[in-house]
Amino acid sequence: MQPSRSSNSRAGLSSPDPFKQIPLLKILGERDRRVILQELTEAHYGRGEYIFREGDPADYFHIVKEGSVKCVKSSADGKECTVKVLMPGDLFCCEAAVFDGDCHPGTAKPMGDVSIFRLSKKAYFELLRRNPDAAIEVIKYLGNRLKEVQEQAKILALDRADHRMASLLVNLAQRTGTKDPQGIKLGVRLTRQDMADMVGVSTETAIRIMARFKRDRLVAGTANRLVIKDLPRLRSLASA
Amino acid sequence: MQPSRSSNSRAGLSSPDPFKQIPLLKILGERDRRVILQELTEAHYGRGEYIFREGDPADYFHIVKEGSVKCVKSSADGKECTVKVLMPGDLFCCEAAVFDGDCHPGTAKPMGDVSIFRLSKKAYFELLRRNPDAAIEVIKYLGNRLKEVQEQAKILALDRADHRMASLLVNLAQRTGTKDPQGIKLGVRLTRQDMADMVGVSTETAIRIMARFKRDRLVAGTANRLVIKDLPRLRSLASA
DNA sequence: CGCAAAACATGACATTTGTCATATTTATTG
DNA sequence: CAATAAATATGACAAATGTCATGTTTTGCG
Repeated sequence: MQPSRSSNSRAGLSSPDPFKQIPLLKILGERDRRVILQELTEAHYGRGEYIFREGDPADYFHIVKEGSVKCVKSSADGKECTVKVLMPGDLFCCEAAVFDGDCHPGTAKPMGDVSIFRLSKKAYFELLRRNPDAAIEVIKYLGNRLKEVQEQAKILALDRADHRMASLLVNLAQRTGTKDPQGIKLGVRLTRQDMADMVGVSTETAIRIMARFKRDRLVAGTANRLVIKDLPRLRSLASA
Repeated sequence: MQPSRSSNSRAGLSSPDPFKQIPLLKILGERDRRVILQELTEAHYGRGEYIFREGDPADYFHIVKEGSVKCVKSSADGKECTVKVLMPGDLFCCEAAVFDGDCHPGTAKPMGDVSIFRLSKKAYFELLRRNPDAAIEVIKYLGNRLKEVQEQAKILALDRADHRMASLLVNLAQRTGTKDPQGIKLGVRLTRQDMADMVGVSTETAIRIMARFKRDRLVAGTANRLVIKDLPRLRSLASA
């Protein structure tokens, strides 16, 4: 999966210092930084493209630099489910990349324009072997991710559609929201269908629930500008 | 959470060589083994006890030595969900243990008699820092776990109750099953309620679905002796 | 072995959610 | 700025699942 209308480049060229923004890279010493800078490439993707697809061979370790990325999985009958929305700083394929001959268990799609750092499997592996602190950083990251998905699985297993939607909104408000005169504006474009795919309901159900939330003045707006108007009440709905 | 009717001991005493069975320990050199052996303790738990509870401070890294362990999370209204069944060799709290002052996000319950190796947070951390291969082993393990839960989340989000049940049975057959004249016997005691908690349905629904599977000769038996009679057909049901 | 508890079973009914059909509104793009 | 596609909306109905009540069978244990 090469990015089609996008430029690849040495990371150092297009971005002055990738080591500032990313926790995993921030901890590296001078020597490791020089090595990594040689190996790290940056790629750009736009809507409708794929970063990789379910089943593709996993040859690179990735880091989100800018924009957000959707990780989706699909079932035999064509339905889709969004497992995770990755934000800047998020790592992906930490794991697949260290297994020989493993394939991507899901598809990565950009949500809007994104740029991604990539590191070859080999360089990634050597980084981890030579730098225990980097490995521990990855362990921490994966541990957090694991905790997150387990929480998500719990919600999917136990909560009703409206609670799941409320949880999603609370979560996104915390992770991507910015203050706004009207409330908290979400930092990702999110259609009702996107939301539906994230909480495992039909698009119609997501629309109906959002309509109710709107009537109750918990949220406002649609995909391009989605605003949380009453976070506390959404939060209590989520955990009721 | 101390084990009540159980004995703690230096690992070396009650089990001749913990390094044989566990991938993470198998890769260690002589020196690390000696250090770890000093630090590793073994604890035993029985049904009805807790290894730890949701919210307890996470001070140890754990490895399942014998038996199986249920990781459960519960929601505000008392409903429970089983996030994972750990088997011998499984690691847990790889992650919480490296964060300062973090708490367990779920409860760990023995399913029958189990024995558990424990390593203090400090010793675990030092092991990882000194031994990059161990850290990589943990990364691999966490990566696999992450992949697993994401698959589980997908199933919870997209599949109907009977498909989810079929997936569960296929999964357990692969992971714990042993050949048997009647089919594949599961290696864990599993009531309908246990299954219900694993796939996010009510106990009655689990019972009804199992009754149907039984009529269709896909499975046989109940909790104490659950046998998979037609794995291929269950598998195709799971992914239909 | 017999008793109590746990597990399994089943029906009736309520609730939740999905599906399909059809508008209406809002974005996007040439 | 049209025109075209995407997103939002809503109703009617069907399907899936939960809930509650009650009964039977199996298991564990003194």
